[in-house]
Amino acid sequence: MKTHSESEENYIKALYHLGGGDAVSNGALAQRVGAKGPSATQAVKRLASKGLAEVIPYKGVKLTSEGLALAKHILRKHRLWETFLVEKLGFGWQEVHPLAEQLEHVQSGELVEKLATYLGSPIHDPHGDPIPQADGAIPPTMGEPLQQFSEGSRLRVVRVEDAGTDFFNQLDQLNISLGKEFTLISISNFDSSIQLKATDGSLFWLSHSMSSNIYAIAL
Amino acid sequence: MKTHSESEENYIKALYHLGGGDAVSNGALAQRVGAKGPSATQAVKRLASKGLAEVIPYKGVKLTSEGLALAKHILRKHRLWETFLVEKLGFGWQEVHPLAEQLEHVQSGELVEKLATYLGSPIHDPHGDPIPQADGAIPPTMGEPLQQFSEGSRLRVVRVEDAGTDFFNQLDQLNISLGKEFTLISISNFDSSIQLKATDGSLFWLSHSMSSNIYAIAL
DNA sequence: ACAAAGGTTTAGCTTTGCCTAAAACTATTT
DNA sequence: AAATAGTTTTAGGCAAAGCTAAACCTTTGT
Repeated sequence: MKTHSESEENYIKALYHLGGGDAVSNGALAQRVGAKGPSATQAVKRLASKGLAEVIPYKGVKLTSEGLALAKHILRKHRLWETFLVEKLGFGWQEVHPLAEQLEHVQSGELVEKLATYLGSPIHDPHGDPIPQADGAIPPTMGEPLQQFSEGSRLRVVRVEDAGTDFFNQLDQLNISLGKEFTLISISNFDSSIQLKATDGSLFWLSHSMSSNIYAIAL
Repeated sequence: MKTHSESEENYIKALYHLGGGDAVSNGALAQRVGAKGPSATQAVKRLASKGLAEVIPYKGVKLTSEGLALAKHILRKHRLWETFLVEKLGFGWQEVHPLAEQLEHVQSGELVEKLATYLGSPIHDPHGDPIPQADGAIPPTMGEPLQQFSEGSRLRVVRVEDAGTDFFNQLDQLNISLGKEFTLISISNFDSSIQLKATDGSLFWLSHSMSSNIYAIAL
């Protein structure tokens, strides 16, 4: 198995995140990896020369099928490590992303699969995101944003977007976690904020920016 | 906590392995990290400029107390990860070294300590080597090479040197592992090879090169 | 004591990967 | 259709970390 630098892997991840298999603009890519435009231009050239991406100058970049497979494999590692950190080591879900970013670069197919087995071959990570499987299959993405539900719905939180530490801290303060159930009381016509009722009867409001990152299923 | 490149960490590890707190020659260092002389010269300058090592040109390099603390911390991570890989994921003891070399570079004090706790705060790794503790203390190194025992001794294998894959494979073939007990039957005057008897009564010979990498305690 | 041998350092080159500034292209607006 | 605004690429630097070749110490042998 060819080996790739961490930088390359980060660009691959970003490309996958932004476009899946579709084309991505240079600017968006640069922003996502936290670099400037020219660095991204250079990086995608390196990827293209390794057959991982296709570039059309001034138009955009997209992953090749090989690049796509690599992206999924990295994402698999990332989410398995996050699962390990939360389930086995007792980390909070807001803390694990930066650690998984380091762990995902460890190269060893055997390690990934042994880790998966050890964790019970999970298909969703601690944020509810699907974990790509060894064969590249991606389990279904669960839930709909809270906005999609009608007033009075009973629902269960099944997934949250990884929207940064502050977002997670706020979730924790509100005592919202995966599996929790709520009743959607109302949705404001003015600012789209949402009022929920917890099973203990407590009522609270979520801003649109909060609720749009929280996904649930109807009960 | 300051952060260090992987290359720097590798030089720190090598310095610790070769000299502990004492001076090491440039050549030995270069060989240990798998680089050429000039690369090592350059590297130790970088370390010196960060206060991790002291260099006396043409004489040698040694770790500062700060460098020594870092070395122990890296070794702690390395041996904890090895323990995890063997105890939890079911890897064989011959496979874990290269994986731990990657994992040991993950930066997170919290991760190390949570991992240690998860593993039951072990003080020896799967090869029987002492795991430096969080405060820098190093548990005692166990055992004596088999040669040190007299004929007829009952003994228990407590540590093996990390002498490469072939060595470990041979150990596995002979069914020798940590904790196993044997009786030392005889030591050849000719080539120092050693005859052991296992608890199942089977008898076998170990070459000097094998037995000098195997450490035991008397029962 | 001096010269050869051996190990160490300097000098200068390569690659990766990031940067800023300038040039080039695309797209939009009048 | 042309000018302008915005994005992307090229050009040229910089730092880390490796290399080879050449210069420089140290040590050792006669």
